[in-house]
Amino acid sequence: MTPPRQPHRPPVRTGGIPPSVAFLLSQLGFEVGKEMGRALEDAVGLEPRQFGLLRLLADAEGHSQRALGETLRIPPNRMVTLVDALERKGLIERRTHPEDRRAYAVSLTAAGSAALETAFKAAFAVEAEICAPLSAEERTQLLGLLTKLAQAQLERGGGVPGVHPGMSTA
Amino acid sequence: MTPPRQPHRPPVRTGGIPPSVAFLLSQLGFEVGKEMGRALEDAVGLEPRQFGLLRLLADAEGHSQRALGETLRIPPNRMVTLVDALERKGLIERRTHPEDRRAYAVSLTAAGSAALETAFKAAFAVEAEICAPLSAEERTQLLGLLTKLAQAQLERGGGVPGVHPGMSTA
DNA sequence: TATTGTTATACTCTATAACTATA
DNA sequence: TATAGTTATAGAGTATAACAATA
Repeated sequence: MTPPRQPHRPPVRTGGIPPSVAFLLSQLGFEVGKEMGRALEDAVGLEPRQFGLLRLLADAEGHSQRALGETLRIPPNRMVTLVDALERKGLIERRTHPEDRRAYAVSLTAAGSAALETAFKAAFAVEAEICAPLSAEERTQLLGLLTKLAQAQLERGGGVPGVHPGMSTA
Repeated sequence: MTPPRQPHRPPVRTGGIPPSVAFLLSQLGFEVGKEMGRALEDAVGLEPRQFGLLRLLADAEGHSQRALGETLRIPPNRMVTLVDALERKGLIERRTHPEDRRAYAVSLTAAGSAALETAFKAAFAVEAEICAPLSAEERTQLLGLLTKLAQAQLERGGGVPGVHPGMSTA
């Protein structure tokens, strides 16, 4: 008889891929994004998109849902549930729009500003953890190189400055 | 009467975010991943995950679906539809497993190898486009820094070498 | 009894298209 | 007639649990 069977072992990647900036960027970006999402969830119970809207509101108060959604590349129907959730948490509020009674003027509450501050701290902690393997010089170098790539991406018409592309469909 | 109304204008991001490696990585990684996906789709009609499985098969032939899925972090039920799709395209085949009649030995076909080669060319083209804004030295620098971060990520137990984390849930 | 592949089901997320009230 | 917000419906993608064949 044959000896007791063990489950099929997974094949080991020999790693026969030539070093690629594109692959590493995509791979690392995905991991970092997940880690950031976990940190925000743990620290303030915010989803990445909720964090994104709060960040935008800190810069631009009193705009309509449509205007906000246009910047974030989020369609109107999804803006409803997004604003609903944050309003239910008491972090933002729908006030009457001064010039248009169809629209809401969306703005941060005091609790929302506080939550945003806490969220930023959590984000900085992730930033520090991510960059831990790098020296200060290396981090500055990397920051410069990534900024250059992001700049080129923008000039090709890819995305909105400071807005994560995953806001639109993630 | 009031003058004709124009739609609410979207707020402009002032960009008040401190420069962050984590944010830039996540943002750029997302964009690059999308671009890579489009390129593969256009060149060979492959989804990113299909490309990932073909790449793995090029390194490790004749393994069971479960073993492959374990490496790629793809659960068995999704492996079925993934293998189905590629088999329907004629790029891989399910052969009888030499030691286990429950399992299939999954392997590349000649057409699969050809498709993989074409896909790699498309990927290299994206790599070149992404890195266009950088000098040769800068690209080497960036490659080194990203590799360092990826290495640290691996040592923290995050992921499988050479396997994109988006394979598991994307 | 455990494992390979498969299928069925429910659940989440998203996109499309309507609908209301205002302009 | 067009816009802001909302709702309803259907579709894609995923996870969970069961299933038949084989070990």
